[in-house]
Amino acid sequence: MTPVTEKGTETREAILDRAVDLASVEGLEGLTIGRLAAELQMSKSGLFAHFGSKQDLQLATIAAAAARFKTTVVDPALELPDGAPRLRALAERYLAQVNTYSGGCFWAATSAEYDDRPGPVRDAIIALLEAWLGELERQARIAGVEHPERLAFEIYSLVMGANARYRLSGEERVFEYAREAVERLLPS
Amino acid sequence: MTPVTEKGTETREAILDRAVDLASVEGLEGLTIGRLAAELQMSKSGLFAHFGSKQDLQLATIAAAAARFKTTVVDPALELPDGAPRLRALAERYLAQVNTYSGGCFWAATSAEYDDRPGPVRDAIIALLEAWLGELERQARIAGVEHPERLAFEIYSLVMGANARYRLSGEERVFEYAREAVERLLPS
DNA sequence: CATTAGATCGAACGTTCGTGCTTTTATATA
DNA sequence: TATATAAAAGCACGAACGTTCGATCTAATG
Repeated sequence: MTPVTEKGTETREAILDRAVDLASVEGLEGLTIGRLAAELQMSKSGLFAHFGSKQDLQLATIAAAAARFKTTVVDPALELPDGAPRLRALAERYLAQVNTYSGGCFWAATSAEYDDRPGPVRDAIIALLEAWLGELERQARIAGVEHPERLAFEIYSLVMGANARYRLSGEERVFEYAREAVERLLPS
Repeated sequence: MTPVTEKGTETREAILDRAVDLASVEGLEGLTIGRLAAELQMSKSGLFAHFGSKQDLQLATIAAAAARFKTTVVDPALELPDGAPRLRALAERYLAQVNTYSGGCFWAATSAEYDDRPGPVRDAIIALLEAWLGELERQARIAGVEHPERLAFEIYSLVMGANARYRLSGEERVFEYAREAVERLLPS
């Protein structure tokens, strides 16, 4: 009888789930194979065998984070109609997702880390970010917003700002500030 | 004849000037003593002797970046009267300073890097950030802004957002977006 | 039961890092 | 110019990193 999920992929998924959280704290470079293996109580080499290189592990971690983002932010908003309603849902969930990683927003941490390191890792982060901002912009346009690209930028800034301020000061108020500011920007 | 500046402090300042730029690219952890020494064409041990430890080098680098910030952002704005005029000048220069480091805003890079690493380095970054936001807030209050703390947060977010987006996409437009958004928030 | 492929492990490698110790060089003063 | 002091260099270390490799374990197949 063939098992539904093979042992290998199961382990791989467990590794990546932990890797996303660890990278949100330590960054994708600080995400060391030894530490990751220790936390999962397996050997460095056993873990390493699932990925050909550290860079492959980093790319797989980014893909896993993107999947998590899709599940928690994008998919639920697809229930709502295009335009203003979906845009509002996307923005709200976007702000909320920064607290679904143990070290604050995965994307804030990794994009700051790789904004000056050319290579496949940076390319992957950029591609996902552009796709996300493109979706925000598209919904804004459908909603009849005057400057959709600028609105997408402002939402992005407020979410990143709230994440950064909260991480540094612990003040939960900043999420309220960000929420209010976004609300002011959205079409009624 | 006593020289105006001793050789030692002169070298130290040259090191720190380069360290600020390097840290804006590689982060304060990626700022390695070997690389810094190589760029300045001196030996690791010779450079190291100026600081007792890597952490001391990091703290000195932060202090040097703070001095640069004061010179380029704060000091010029002190020419203007308290309140709205000075607030506007501070905001404009705050946005502009992100391009005075070779790797984008030093503070964006380092605060993202240390937001989850307790210790003196993180403490120093936080203290300087709080002082800066406090100054923005104070000027906003004098200018009669209704929610000074929220305004300071929004300016901070827009500047950090523009820095991040520009670093990742190369689109200079984002600075225009940020400038417009800030302008909308300031008292006329 | 014997075979085999995939998953995991333990040990070791070459490299890079921060750091300490000793020596040499440069600089300022008498 | 000679001397004392500060600055820089040379060299080596221990630790941690990514990576490799051969061995061991597990589980399904004939």
